[in-house]
Amino acid sequence: MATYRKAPTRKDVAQLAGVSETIVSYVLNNNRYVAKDKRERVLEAVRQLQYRPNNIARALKGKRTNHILFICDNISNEYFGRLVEEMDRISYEKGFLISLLRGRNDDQFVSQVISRVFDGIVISSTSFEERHVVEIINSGVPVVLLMNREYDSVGDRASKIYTGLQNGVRDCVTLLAGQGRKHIVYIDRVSQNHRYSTLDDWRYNGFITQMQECGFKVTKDNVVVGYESEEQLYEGFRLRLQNGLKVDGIVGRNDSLACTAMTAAMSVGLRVPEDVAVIGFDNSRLCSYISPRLSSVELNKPAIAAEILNAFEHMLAGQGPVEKRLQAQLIEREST
Amino acid sequence: MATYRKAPTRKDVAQLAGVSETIVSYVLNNNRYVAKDKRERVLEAVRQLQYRPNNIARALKGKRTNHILFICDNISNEYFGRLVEEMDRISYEKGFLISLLRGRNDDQFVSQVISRVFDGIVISSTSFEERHVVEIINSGVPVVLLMNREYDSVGDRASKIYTGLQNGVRDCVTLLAGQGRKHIVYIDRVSQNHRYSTLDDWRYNGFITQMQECGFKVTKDNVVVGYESEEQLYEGFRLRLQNGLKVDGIVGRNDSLACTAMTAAMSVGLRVPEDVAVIGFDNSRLCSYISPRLSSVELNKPAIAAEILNAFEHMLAGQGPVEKRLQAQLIEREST
DNA sequence: GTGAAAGCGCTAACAA
DNA sequence: TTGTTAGCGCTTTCAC
Repeated sequence: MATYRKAPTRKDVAQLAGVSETIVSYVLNNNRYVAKDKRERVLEAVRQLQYRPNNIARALKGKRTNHILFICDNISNEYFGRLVEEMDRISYEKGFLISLLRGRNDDQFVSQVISRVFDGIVISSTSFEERHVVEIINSGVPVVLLMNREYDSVGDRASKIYTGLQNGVRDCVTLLAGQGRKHIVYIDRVSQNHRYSTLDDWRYNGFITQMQECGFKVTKDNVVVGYESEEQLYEGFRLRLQNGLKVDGIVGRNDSLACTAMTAAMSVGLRVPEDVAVIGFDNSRLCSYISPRLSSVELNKPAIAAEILNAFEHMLAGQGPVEKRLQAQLIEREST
Repeated sequence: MATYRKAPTRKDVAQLAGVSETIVSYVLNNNRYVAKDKRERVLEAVRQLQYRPNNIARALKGKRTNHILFICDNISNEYFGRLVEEMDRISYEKGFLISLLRGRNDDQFVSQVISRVFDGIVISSTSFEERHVVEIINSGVPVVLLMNREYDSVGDRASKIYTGLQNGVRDCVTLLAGQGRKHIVYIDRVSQNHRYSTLDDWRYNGFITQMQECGFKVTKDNVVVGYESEEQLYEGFRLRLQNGLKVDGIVGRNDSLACTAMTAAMSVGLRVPEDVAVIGFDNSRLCSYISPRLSSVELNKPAIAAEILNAFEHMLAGQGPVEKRLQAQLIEREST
């Protein structure tokens, strides 16, 4: 518990109110009729002692914790914050707390998360290993997966929400191709431990697929990958452009990467959107601040949030996991 | 508990290993000598069942939860994400989980947070009411306050960390004044429920104080306040500029607000930094993306993170709260 | 070396 | 209407 001083318990309340502990429970949970005077004495004692029922003890008895955990790769990414905000907006009145946690790729992390006991866990991660996801599911906690990528062995043991990444990235390629762009590149994520996208990643996969459908041959030159940081990406991409890499369209895995690539392109004299068009993902505040303002794929955060919570409701009611497919929307601004 | 399926308990492990439950505890906590063969059988059973001790039950017995909660106003703010990342980096190996939660200004929120039982709670909020802070402290959980503002009634019952806001904002004013700027404005926060800064807010306070020290008379015109959203701020500030408000220096409460104000200023033909210089707070990624690149006050996130964790260590060891004052650093870029 | 048993704060079935 | 009691999963004392 690690409380620093002793918190009052139900016993203290019962004593002060001169009733049995059960009565206190009944009053607080409001699930039994209790004589009016006793009820009032209990409530008064609660007030006086500033008593709050210990959620952890209730959870031990099989009740809800009212706490949902959102695990992501990058907690300082605006997108996750906004999504959690949406979830919070919807579920707060129902009494839920939703907290955001950065995922770690090891067993200690998994153990900690499982053993802390949440009502539900949402996982939106590209780098979190599938075996860890499975371990969490196996622990019995309801899991909602944001399908940034495909999983082999999860099956229908978790809810799955497709956020629209796939149609989003396809729309990007289609738009650029429709403008007659011939040298479209995809900016993959930066990663300090060299975990780059594979074909089970929906953005990457969608890009490759749609490029081919639009009649392009996809080569190494169409995927900008391998950098450890955005600074490295900036320098590296810049160098490649200077060395003659032809690019007239850029699709960034997120807005930040798109911006970095755009900045690099402009720094070697390319005009946006005349020489090169740029599109990001997430439609973050950044898009409107920079110049030229960035076109971006907007994932429908309110819908995603609602579907996540809906999935948990289903699962907590014992109705099993759900699967849902949402659409993303390309928002055009000055960069295309 | 709301587990969706039944998680294995210590009892299951004991049965499978053919030992008593106590032995399982001894092995897992590593606090008693256990015969080698039994120890091995236990570990094997743990592996087989994928058993994870229930942290919540341990917490009930007075042990740590290994979970620290960070409460902020705005979870999609890059600053908090980065700060929590820093904390995570330092404390992860010690076994701590740090999750980020948006604060709500009501009693239900306070109750939820208290009753969920954390080892420590960090509060960095400008709008979270002091009485709620006090309630949390009263519950007995160790609290670390990031002193964005002053509190009247907390005293030394919580650790306090001054992040450098005050010297930061003073440095801004000094710099602008030193450039001969005469019409410096402070961009206060936007708020949907009209909770704007008062003099107990260190940024606001520091601005007013330093303006006066620099010999300026501070009027309504020096504080841009009262907007509900950044869009409103943009339109409102723009209008005021068009209507003749004189501004040659802008200090934004954070980078985002500074950017919005800067964009508004540029949209009415003001040149940055020639006609108007702009400084933000937080030194976020945004600063380097926009043009002109934004000068900003960098709070020393690694130091803040370290001090927060250090404070918890103190408090958890029963050594009482600590107080620490850190310095912020003004980073100059193209906007000044 | 090991295990029985008490108890953390709470819920709810059961009895009165 | 109320109280007694068992038990959630765990730690730890105490006795063997």
